[in-house]
Amino acid sequence: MKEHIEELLIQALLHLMRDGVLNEDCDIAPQLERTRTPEHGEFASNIAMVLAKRAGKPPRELAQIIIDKMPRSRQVSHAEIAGPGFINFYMNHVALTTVVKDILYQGNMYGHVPPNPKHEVTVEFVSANPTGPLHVGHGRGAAYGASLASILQASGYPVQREYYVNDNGRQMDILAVSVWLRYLELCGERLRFPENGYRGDYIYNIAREVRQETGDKWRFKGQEVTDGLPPDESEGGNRETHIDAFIDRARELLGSAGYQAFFETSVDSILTDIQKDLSGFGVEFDHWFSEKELEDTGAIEHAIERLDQNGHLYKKDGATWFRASELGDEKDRVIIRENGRTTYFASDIAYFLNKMERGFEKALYIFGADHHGYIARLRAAALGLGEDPDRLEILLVQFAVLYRDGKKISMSTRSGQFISLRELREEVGSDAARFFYVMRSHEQHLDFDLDLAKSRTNENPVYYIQYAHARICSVFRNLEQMDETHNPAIGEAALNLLTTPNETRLLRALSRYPEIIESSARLRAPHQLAHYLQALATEFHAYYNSQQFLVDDENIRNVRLNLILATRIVLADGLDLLGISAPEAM
RNA sequence: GCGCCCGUAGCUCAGUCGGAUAGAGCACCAGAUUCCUAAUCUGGGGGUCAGAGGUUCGAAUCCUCUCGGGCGCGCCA
Repeated sequence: MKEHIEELLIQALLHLMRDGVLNEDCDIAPQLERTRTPEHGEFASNIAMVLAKRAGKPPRELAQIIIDKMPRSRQVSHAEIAGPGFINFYMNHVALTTVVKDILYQGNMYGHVPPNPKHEVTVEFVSANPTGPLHVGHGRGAAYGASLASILQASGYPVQREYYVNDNGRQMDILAVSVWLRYLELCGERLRFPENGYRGDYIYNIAREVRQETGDKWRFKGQEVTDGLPPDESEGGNRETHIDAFIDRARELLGSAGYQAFFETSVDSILTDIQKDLSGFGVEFDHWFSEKELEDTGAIEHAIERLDQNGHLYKKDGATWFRASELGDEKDRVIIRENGRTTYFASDIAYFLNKMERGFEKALYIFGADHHGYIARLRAAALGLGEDPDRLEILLVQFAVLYRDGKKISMSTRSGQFISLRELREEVGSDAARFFYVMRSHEQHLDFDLDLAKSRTNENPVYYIQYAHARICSVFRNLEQMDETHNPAIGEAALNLLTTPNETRLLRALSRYPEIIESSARLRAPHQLAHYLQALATEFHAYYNSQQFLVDDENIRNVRLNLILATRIVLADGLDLLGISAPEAM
């Protein structure tokens, strides 16, 4: 409907250009928006005010000329000039009711745009290090990323959902050693646990797993393990050098086979766990991209070579540096360390290049707000590689803070004292969690009220929306019990009977759905969809209370059923895009 | 110190490309069910859009400064 009016405006503007009222080079796209109040019609355009100066005419006068030159449309009843020069468009009743026909015909494809392979994008999100279970901080990134991916897909952008697995770094070594130490403990050895190691019960679980498979095969005497290690922090040493020495000792004693066993079991176990967690949260990935693989396939070398060829590398203090400061970053970055190992950033660069080489139109990254330093860094990398930096898009998700009984729940990750995503799901349910995570703009800090999310009352917006859906289903169940059936054809023929104010409002809300999907995708803003669904549910509940659907008059009954069925389709589709279920009964 | 983000009703937040009288939920007050689920609906009060200047037909939105809050500035991952 909106597109139709935009087209009318363009036609009028082209006409004015031919007549010489406007310059040929006038490339202004018509600005059309929904009005805030029906008194101003359905849509309003400020085009006359924008172009008034160039046309050398007062806005209102120009507006009149535009209206005169506009092709006639069966959908528009009339256009009016208002205020300083707005053009307000009033729609015909037919145009408004057509939406019901469209929805019933298109089903859950209503408002969607067919996928265009040229616009394929990759969305990378969560990508938490596999060193422990996901916590509630990851939940927001997961919910946001998954919803955004679905919305982009609905908007015509095919999406690859990717999880970047950091399975190659020192943190993974620390994890493996932590498991080994717990394993030794289970074998009966008494050892001091390094301060930098991973605590948390899941480490014991993995250790138990290893022990079940291999028994005491990797047991060593406590003395043998710790003798000669540099002191830990609390013993007057340094926790980093202590844990590094620990890692070396583990490699030495276990040999590559043994070390590998701990390393791989740990990563596999945690990744499986993460995967299960996300799956239970309705979040699925198309691609689990391994950092290790990046190294094994020579992708890192390849990327470094490319930077070198483009003249962005230099050596200093035995390390290889990337001249990022010349490409907009605040400082130069090390790519290859003095010890010959590549940095984490080198992997990032290689991964980005890999995404470009796979032919994605864009690579979207969803990071926590603490990663904002990455924007300049990765952008510099894109430039250095000779890639178009606009194909790189980083979206920052602000932190979520949990509240219970009106009090903030503090968290600290290292100590193992955090609320896991699983606990959250068990406490409030997947649906409520998904909705609460995306109901606010991603660039806004989020206060997550656990009590509200749990409440099964009118305070909880999730149930409000789901209830609207369930109510519609219930109406159709009642229809069956009355031994009646819904005849959509009769309803379609009677669309002119949808005339009450509540019906008009509901129709209007339904007709906005395609615009909402488009705008949520373009602005990377799933929260707009969440708000829309609340508004749609509001219109439905108001309608429900104002009119009886199951009436004797066959025409009225069927047309109303058409309308609420259309509402049901949109509610279900919108909830689906947000990863929330649409229950048939509550 | 430098950089990024944020500040809108009592609370939590929307507000799209700068548009018309700044909106919603919760909370508060007053009402609605012989009928499709009351997890619902109807009505009401509540604002110096942090503050000050600027840009213009027009600013919550753009620019500058001040104040307040969050985060980041490793040869860590």
